Amino acid sequence: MLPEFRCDCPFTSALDILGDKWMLVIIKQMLIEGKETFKDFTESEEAIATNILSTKLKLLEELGIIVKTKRPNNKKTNLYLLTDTGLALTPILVELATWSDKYLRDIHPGIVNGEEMQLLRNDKAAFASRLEKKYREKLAAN
Amino acid sequence: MLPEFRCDCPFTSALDILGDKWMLVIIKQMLIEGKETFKDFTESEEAIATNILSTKLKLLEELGIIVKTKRPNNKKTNLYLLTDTGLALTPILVELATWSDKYLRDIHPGIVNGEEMQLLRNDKAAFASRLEKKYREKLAAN
DNA sequence: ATAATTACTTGCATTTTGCAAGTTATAATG
DNA sequence: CATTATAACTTGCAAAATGCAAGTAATTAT
Repeated sequence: MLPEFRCDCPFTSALDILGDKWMLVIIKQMLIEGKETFKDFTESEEAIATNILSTKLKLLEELGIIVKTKRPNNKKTNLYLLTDTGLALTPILVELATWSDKYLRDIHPGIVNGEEMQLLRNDKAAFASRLEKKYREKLAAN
Repeated sequence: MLPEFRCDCPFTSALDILGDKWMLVIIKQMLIEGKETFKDFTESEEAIATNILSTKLKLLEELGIIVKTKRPNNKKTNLYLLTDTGLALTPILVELATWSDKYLRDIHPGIVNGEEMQLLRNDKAAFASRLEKKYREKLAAN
């Protein structure tokens, strides 16, 4: 079921949809970690419970952020893929990671700090469009 | 009390802090609506409950996202102000509003659509730096 | 034919959020 | 200067979201 909107503020309205512990994490797993099946998500580092995953995937689909499909030769495995609306969340994720990188290391030193983070620091916009491009190529390959 | 981090992912870590219904709404109210006292927040359109407000303000302070102060001549009224760490959340808010503007109007037609939104569409980066500048000027005026 | 895999659902415990009322300290008012 | 109002909370309890563990149904692999 679609959530209610608290008011007409564009900032708050985005958070009425995305402002919880899981929605953007699921999007991240799809965009960055290439996860696409129910099982993929359950095996993630963040360890989402299956009942919550199920609820959130339904909501994301209802909102048009993802679509649920199957491969023609497999009746068992569902594929969850980002739509344009979902891919348009990339800049939000990039800004979240940028903020983490700059301000969260003090209280959480373990945050990953490899080559990908260098690319992010170096050019946020390029990082975002590279992610989107890669995802679209993957979609085209299906 | 500081929240726990689910893992070392920079995206997920940001959401461990900001991924709820209220944290970024409070930041938005400070940055965009100029709210700075406990009462200001309780009078907001989003109608946050006082117990939750109290909890979140404490957490934001503990995280160094805001500071709590007073004006020299008023012992009663507390002022909550954004730090640099808090101001650095501006790009996230801007991206959230941009996404709302483009993709949420279908299911929530009431989203405000005035002159400010035109400015946002026209130049996101300029919109963000204008917000930050305005806030810093206000801080300097105190 | 049997076992394993995938995608869930269900029941219950815990945590977070929300509402309404109460409390304390300071400030304004007559 | 006594009374009232205001600001900033806290407390108790209800409701909703999240989390855990176990179970189920429909494929697919062996």
